[in-house]
Amino acid sequence: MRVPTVLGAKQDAETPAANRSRDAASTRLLLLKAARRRFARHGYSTTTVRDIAADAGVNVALINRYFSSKEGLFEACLRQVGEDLGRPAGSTTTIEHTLEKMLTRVADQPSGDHTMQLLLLLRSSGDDRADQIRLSTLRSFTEGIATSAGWQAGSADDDKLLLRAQIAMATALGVVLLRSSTGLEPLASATAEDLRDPLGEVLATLVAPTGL
Amino acid sequence: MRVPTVLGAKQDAETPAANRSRDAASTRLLLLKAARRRFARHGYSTTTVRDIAADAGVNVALINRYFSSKEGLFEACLRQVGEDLGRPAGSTTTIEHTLEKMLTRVADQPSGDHTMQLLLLLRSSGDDRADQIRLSTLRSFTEGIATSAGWQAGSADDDKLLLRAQIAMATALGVVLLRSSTGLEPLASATAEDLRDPLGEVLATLVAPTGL
DNA sequence: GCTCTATGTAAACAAGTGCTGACTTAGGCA
DNA sequence: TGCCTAAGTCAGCACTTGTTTACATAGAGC
Repeated sequence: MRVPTVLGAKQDAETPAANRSRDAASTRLLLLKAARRRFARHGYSTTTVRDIAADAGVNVALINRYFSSKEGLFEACLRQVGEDLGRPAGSTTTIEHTLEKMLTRVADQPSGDHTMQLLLLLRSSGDDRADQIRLSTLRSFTEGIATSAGWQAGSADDDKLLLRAQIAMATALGVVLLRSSTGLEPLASATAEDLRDPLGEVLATLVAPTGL
Repeated sequence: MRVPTVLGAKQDAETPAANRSRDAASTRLLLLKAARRRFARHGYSTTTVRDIAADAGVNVALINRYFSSKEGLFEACLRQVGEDLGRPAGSTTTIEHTLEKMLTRVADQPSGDHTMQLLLLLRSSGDDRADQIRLSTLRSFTEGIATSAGWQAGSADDDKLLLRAQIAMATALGVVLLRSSTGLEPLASATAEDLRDPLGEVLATLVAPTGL
């Protein structure tokens, strides 16, 4: 009674290639998803292409077919994250809205997709091009925060505000990393509610315009 | 005119085994130092034992002789960091003193020893025992922060204070990681002075008793 | 039904990995 | 001086890694 898989259908990582019949786009997505999890959780060099392929329920050689190399797959993951995170920049959003979005992302469950995205920004393959993508993603994201806090690129001493936005980003990333990769309690299993107050205070202290 | 190396003499990592003649303790230290840098900067699986040995100016096989395995060397690094960081716990220190110490550590130059120590706490080899050491180091360190802020283990809802101390730790680690492993400016080349104000505010917001 | 191409499979290769065992050598000591 | 042990060296093994190459096959178009 299995219907043929449609393109882009949700596939649980646990039951990978259950019903999938020679659909290139679909296997590409399976690989991307599995790779993002592995890379985010264990880093680039720790994860093997065989691991990723197994998670995706797909033959190893297809990684090279669809992404040229392990490196290419990593870059693709990074680009995807960049697209997902790059959106909310722009001065039209209020600082409250921006911080709220950061809060929900950080407070996501440690194995959730948002967590994986943020973690990936901390992983490096050593390759220059990948590092470039990561850097520009981080830059545009932190500039988005700063902008919504009143920052204008170029204005000399407002570099301080950009610096503060980057420290806010560092806090977010640090919390996510500590939550997911060490079992440090109570942080590791703190709920979104638990985190809201302290994290909110920190972010407000850093970049809320009244706080300056 | 070279004098024989005394035990524990400082050895620049750039000129490793210049004058050193069959001194086991000294080569052990050379290996530890080189390993800590490599592991902290590039992670466990990225660094090879041959890299470490080369940095230390020492034969590869000596790693296994002195530390049993690559894993053993990693654990030794972790233990060393635990000893160095474990000291300043205790309720005798004031919160100001504790935060001051954190500040100077985080604001250390991105290639400095303090930075390496903190970075190492974010690296994992996947081995359970190593992870245990890392976790207990993080735990004791964050408990030290919380304690100097008035926390008493066990008191029920003061878990909030411990959580705040752990978020403070996350901030510190996040800043260090972002500074050293991405070239994100202006954070990457911010001076200690640049960082003092914003970081100080964040830490105070989190764990300064008056801030509650 | 037949064919032809996109998709997937299987096996193997070259390079690099951690680690080991047999060897050499420096340097203290009788 | 001449051992003798600790310290260091060297070559290679067993294994994993990313990648490639040759092959199998599903499924659309005729």
